[in-house]
Amino acid sequence: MTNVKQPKKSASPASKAATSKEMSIAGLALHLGLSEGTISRALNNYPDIAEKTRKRVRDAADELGYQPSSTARRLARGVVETVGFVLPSRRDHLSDPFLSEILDGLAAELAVSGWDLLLAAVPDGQDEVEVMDRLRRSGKIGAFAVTRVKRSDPRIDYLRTVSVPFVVHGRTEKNDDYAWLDIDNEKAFVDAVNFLLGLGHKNIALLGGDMEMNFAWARRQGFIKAIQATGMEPRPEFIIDGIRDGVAALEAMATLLALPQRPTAVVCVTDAVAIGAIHAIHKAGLRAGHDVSVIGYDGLPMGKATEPALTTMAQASYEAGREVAKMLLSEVQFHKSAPSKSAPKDRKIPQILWEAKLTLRASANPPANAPANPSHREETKR
Amino acid sequence: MTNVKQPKKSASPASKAATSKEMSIAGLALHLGLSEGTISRALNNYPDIAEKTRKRVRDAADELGYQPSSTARRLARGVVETVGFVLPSRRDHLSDPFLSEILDGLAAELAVSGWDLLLAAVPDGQDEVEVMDRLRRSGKIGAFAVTRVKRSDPRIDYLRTVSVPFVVHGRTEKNDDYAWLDIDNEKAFVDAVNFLLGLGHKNIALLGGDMEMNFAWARRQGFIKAIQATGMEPRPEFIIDGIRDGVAALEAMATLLALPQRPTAVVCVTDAVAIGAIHAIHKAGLRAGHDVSVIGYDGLPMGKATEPALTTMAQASYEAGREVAKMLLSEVQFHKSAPSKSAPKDRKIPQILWEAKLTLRASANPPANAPANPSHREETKR
DNA sequence: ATCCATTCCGAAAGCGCTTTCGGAAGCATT
DNA sequence: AATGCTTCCGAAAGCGCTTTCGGAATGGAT
Repeated sequence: MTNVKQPKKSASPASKAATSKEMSIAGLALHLGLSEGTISRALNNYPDIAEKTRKRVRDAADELGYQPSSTARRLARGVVETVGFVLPSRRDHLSDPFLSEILDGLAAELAVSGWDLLLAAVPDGQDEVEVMDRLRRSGKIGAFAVTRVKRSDPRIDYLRTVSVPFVVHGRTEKNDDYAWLDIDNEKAFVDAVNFLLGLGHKNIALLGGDMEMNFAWARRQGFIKAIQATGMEPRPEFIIDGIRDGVAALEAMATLLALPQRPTAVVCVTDAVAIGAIHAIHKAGLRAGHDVSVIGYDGLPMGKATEPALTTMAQASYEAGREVAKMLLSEVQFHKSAPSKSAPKDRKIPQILWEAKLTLRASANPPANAPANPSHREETKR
Repeated sequence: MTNVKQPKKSASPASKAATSKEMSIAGLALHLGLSEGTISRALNNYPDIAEKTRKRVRDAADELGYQPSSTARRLARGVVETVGFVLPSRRDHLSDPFLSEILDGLAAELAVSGWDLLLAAVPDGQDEVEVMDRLRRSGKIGAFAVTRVKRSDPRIDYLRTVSVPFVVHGRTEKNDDYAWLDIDNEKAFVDAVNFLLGLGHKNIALLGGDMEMNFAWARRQGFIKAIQATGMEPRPEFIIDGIRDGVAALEAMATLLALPQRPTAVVCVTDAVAIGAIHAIHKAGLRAGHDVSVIGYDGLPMGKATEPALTTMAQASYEAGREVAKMLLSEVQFHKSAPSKSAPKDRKIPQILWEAKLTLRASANPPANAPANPSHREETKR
């Protein structure tokens, strides 16, 4: 007698009608007159299975629509084909188009390997790290992806202590002994400013982002560096930090325009901010790209639909997402072979630095003739 | 001797350093001198566990940081606390801010119950339904959420055949015998048009969306209905369909403006389209909200940062996501008690219809040469 | 002191798959 | 024909948790 278990009748409430007709490895084994172990090894390409048997199993498997239960597999194997991503706790962050692009790329690339992306939000009263910890211990995920990293980021501190593969898009200010893919934010803003300088601009302002964020910080550094390279110092009133969205940008830009000497160009931490700036310029009765040049960062498709179309430092977020996915997969591979801290030596940690590309459109041009402010316009105040 | 298994030494390669120090139910049992079964029942509030034992177990559990493995639980129990969401296969869809809001709300509400959101992309060569099927059979998910539904949608046809709890945001044109939450799109556009008519507009155009999408179709229906209610017929040249983003909107709006008699107002299928329209109007040297009024749909925050600020039909996408999550949870509950088709009778399928709210901002006003008095211009509060 | 109810917990059988181990055939070598 | 290898597969022990079942202990009633 062979050891083939009958697919269990639904005696326990757990196996209800829904699952009872699903083909399991036991069913397949029964069907083929083979043992479950053989089926499993055949399907997982073990070398000790005769080629003809393997084929027989495979054929039967996809004829009967057999799909191994990832749950059972995980339990037996210890890994799940799922990468976890915990959403920034600040609500509204997901509508950050940049984040969407990354996630999109991530999910797409993971999908080709049969992996999935698990999104977890942070409920009130918890922080990101707690959620990550729950996820990790629940066994739902096999790796983490993280993005939007702060200059000093507790999530990464956490990940470095536990033993889970992870890769981050962006990086912390120091301690970057982990796998990351980042854009050279500093260089991007150096390039942006240099471009503007080359156009003849002398009064360049910055609409900077949240300075806790490393990308925003780096872009600001680039801005300052490029100005200083000309032998000048950036003018403090030309730098406004902490702008996170279009609405804030509207206000900040208005402030800039109300300055006794207003800037002839402004570089913005993101496209969303840049678009807000453009609207503010219109609102002030000026023309963006003429009276004030605007440069954004991100390369969002939306930038093509503004008037004037937005000149921007484009980063390939979607592709970055895909690349991160690939890195993730290879990290997982590595972790599997190197149990924990055993072989931390001879291996270069994968770290990739991409560059943003200056994308010329209509919103940045040489300064108009009159750099001085055509005396006071009050309508910027409200 | 008690039946407490020793937490297994990492003999098999599956349990590597990473997991070996994790507290399992076996460890807890050992620690407390109780059986695994007792621990489990205590933690899951079985009535046959003494209150003091329960407390003892609970305390030990969270002192030792015990977190049941969701994988093992799923295997034993037959459900996973994860809802699946397959991303629209068209790339770029995730950057649809509406989608992001929904997902954000979904994830947030699920999180409070310890559930997570599994995002799956559709790899080339597969379609949505195939991916859903893989997900379902892999046992990774316990329910589905779907959105952006078409007038006739194969995903929903699929879900109606298999026995997995699901709820959809939006609905198909017919066969709506499933749980859904939708916004009354038709009414929203009736309202929008009526508002414009009340302002004195006679020449109102529509920038419509993808007519395969039910929401776009319904909005168009509302538009037409409202015009017809005045005894007139909508002018064909005033209706442009198939606009999916700001870029397309730019062009379409330009076409509208080039008409011998151009519209004095345009209602747009989404805010993104509306914003494109505003830019097109500027580009043509006209003033949005003056020469041409614009109304959008969505109520995106971004609409506050445009010039002029966007009048729009606001739908509470984030809240909708949360509501869908709640419905999902209760669907799961129901499915658990009613194995499959057994009790399809006495139960009203949860179906919720919300309304979009007209949000007044600056982009819609009486037509330039008309005397009608501008109504109140404050934003509606929710 | 005896008997019946309760109360509370341990034992054990899964859930569906993976992986190690050993052994039965099959084949070639002496 | 006996021995030694290979090749290929079955057996079985998990992975960590849930849930049914039965029985020991407890308490109350007679």
